[in-house]
Amino acid sequence: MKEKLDNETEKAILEAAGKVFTCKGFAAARMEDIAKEAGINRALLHYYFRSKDKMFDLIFNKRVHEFFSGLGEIVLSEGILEEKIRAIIEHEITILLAHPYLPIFVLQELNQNPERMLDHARKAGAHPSILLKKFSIQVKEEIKKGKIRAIDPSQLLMNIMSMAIYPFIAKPVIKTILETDDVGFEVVMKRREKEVTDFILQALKV
Amino acid sequence: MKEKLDNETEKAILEAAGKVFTCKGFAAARMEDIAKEAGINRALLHYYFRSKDKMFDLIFNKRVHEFFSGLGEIVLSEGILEEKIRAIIEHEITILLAHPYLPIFVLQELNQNPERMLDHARKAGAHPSILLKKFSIQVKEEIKKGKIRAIDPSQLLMNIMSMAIYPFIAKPVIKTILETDDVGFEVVMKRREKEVTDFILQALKV
DNA sequence: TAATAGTTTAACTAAATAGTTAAATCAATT
DNA sequence: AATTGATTTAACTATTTAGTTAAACTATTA
Repeated sequence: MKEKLDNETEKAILEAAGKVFTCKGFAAARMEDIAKEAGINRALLHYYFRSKDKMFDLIFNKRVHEFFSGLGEIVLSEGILEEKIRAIIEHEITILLAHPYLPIFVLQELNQNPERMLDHARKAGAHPSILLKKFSIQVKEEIKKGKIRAIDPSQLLMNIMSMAIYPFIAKPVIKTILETDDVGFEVVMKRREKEVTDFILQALKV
Repeated sequence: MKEKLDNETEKAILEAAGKVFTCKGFAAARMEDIAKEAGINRALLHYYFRSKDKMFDLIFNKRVHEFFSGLGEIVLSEGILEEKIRAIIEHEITILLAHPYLPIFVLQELNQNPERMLDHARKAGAHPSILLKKFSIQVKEEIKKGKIRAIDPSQLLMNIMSMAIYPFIAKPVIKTILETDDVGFEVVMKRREKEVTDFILQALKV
């Protein structure tokens, strides 16, 4: 046998599939595209992974995990709200600078097939609503203590996630409006980390 | 001739095409789906509109227009910044409550085919960057006058648009986290109009 | 050297899909 | 009643695509 352990082909295929599915979405992705991207042929694709659906499931689940990962840990960790907000923004923007197609891919496929969301919620140990509850408790505490102004925690969480994630979804629009290229976009997004954090903390002042 | 003027069939087709393309995207949309949705057959579809691509172009351009419409008028209008921010949020949330699939459809297709953005920018009378410039001038004026704190106008505009639009893209996620249904989602979004406006104005205080 | 697993090639099947066409049908108009 | 345009039916074509298969080839390893 050639390489039983370091089967680099499987890795190459998965990476290629990740790229193609994530950029094009399930319907527009072609097995031929994936094969070419992996530097192999279609036959070998099916030799490793039986079908397009099976491959897509692997990739999609991985992407969902990447997209939602980290957020839970941050929310459930010890620490004051301000630090958590900083951490969420930093975490999201860092992930999305490395994987700009992540949100549009995951959210597009979730919109096509919302049951998947519930599937994923069931599979995940903690139900997503647990996170909101934990977050809400902390927000309400800080409101009661007079540390921040009164605000609906759900709306605050939506604000945080929106400002971190949306610009990556609207990237072509933003590039056009700012008259810049991919590099310029990245620069703006890096600066954005601090800008958004400041914006939120300012909005929470009593 | 049966109905030369009130050709309701053409309308039905366009409406059906709008629905199917907007919900599924170009690649996943089937001509058969559109025909069924319009209550006719595939042959008649091609009798009215030659090809899938031609139909898609019609729908896509209409959707892009709907998605971006209004924003320009608001930004270019007379009036103080605060009122414009209120107007933008109200306008976006109102449009998206009526057309929840608008942003994910337009942005997904623009990400697939970013040149379209430039095409559209060229076709539109005012280049989108004009809007940002006008907006920037007004923001800088209000900063100088001490009405709002110092902030990068691009980042502020991104914040406004993000908070208004993103929740509609992340609808399945939000429904799961909030443990609610479509009706509950709409209620939250209606409340959101005021919440987001307050949030932004608070964040802009000196 | 022989066996073996990975890989390619190339031809294939089966299904889905866009698009076309001709004939028939239907409903209103003249 | 004859005409006309809208619509359906149903059979097509051509293309794309997922998936299969058998045979040949390759490099490793036992």
